[in-house]
Amino acid sequence: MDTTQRTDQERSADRRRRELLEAADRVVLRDGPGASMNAIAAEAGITKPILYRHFGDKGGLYAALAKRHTDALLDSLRAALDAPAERRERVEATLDTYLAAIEARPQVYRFLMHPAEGGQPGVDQGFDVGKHSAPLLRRMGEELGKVIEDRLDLGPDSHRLARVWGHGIVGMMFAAGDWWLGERPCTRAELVRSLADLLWGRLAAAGDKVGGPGF
Amino acid sequence: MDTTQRTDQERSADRRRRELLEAADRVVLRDGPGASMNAIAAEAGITKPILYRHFGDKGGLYAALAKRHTDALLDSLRAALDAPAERRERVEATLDTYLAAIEARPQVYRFLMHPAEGGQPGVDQGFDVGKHSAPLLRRMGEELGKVIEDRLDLGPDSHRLARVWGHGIVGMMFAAGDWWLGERPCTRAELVRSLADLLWGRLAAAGDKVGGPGF
DNA sequence: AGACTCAAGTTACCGCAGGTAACATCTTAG
DNA sequence: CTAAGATGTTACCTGCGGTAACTTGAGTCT
Repeated sequence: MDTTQRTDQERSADRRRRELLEAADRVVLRDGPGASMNAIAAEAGITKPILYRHFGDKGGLYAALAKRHTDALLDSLRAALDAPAERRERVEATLDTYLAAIEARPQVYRFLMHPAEGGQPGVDQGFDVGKHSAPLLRRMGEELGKVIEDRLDLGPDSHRLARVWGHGIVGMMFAAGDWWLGERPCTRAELVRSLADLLWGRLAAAGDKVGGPGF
Repeated sequence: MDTTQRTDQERSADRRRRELLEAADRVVLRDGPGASMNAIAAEAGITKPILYRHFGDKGGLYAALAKRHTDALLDSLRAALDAPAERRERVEATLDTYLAAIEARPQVYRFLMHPAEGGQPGVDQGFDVGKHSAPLLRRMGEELGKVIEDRLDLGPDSHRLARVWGHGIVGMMFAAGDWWLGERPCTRAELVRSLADLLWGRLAAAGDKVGGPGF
């Protein structure tokens, strides 16, 4: 039948696509995000035009690659967010999950968030970057905002508050995590605790230092 | 004398450098961060090699350009942070200063934070990105961390706490600002208030919504 | 069987970017 | 007057993303 035939072709194409993505993944993780289309094609054992037939352009390949990792990370975060526990525990679990993920696979993290760092000197970095590094942050922010709005009673402005907080908290997690990953100034648990303390209002509650007007 | 001669030459070189930077600024603000070295050279009325003699490579030009804007923004923020007022007022003033800055000059903002978005389709984006978008965030985080440590009494772990909070708060401001700038879901004042509320512990204080276990 | 279709795959090329070498020119010191 | 050294130029290299045009090979119709 026509349908079975088409299905066969589609399956074959899908498998191929997955193989290509895995090859691309290997190259990107090895060479950094500046990996060239030629390098990826070579790793996959084929040549450039095929990549272009499958993914359109470099951005398409990047997007497909990023989507896989982003989805995986979001799944982990959702799990932590949905665990049955007290609010503070959940927040800490979510923070820890995120930090554990970026700690475990910094190459993937750098690819998603800082897509133009690796690569040889003198060679133009590539990958259309930026346009795709935001999406992960945005998606995380949106997800968290929804969860907050669903579960918390925030009064009349709850919609706005929840969304702002979602993006804000995600940004906090991101920037602190990025800094921590680079400098490793403390343990993961300490970082989690410090951030949760911040969210729990310790900034407002802290006393002024003697002699100054206080922050 | 040798010294006066050198000084004269150095002054001339510095002036030239400033002129080139201003030309580069114009181009980047007009064409987006994908501006090519050729375009910048043309705008400055000269040719490429001169740019390379002055800035080494594209990254050098980018860095010089970014430093100017970054320093300017940091000065504004320091002013808001140092104003004589209560803590909450200062926090709100700082948030508002940042948001006002990115609102007033989104082109500059996008150049600093998402340096590879503009540019024609089909053309490889440029500017070595990423490596330089972090610095602004990092610098802001460090500055804020110092201020917090200087002024707040945070007990034994004050050093770590202050630094974590510095980076975390900056990240919150950044992500929320980025999202807000893109979607404009509310007024600036509302955003400032919502973020300050978050920092003031309203997340911990909020009640659970009826029917659920609460975030 | 033999012509037909359609996807996978190739080579060879284009345009354009970043970056450099080699040559010209003008100013200034000795 | 000459030598140095910065300023500027043209012309070129490399490597990238992306595409056109051709070849191959598996399966389909008659």
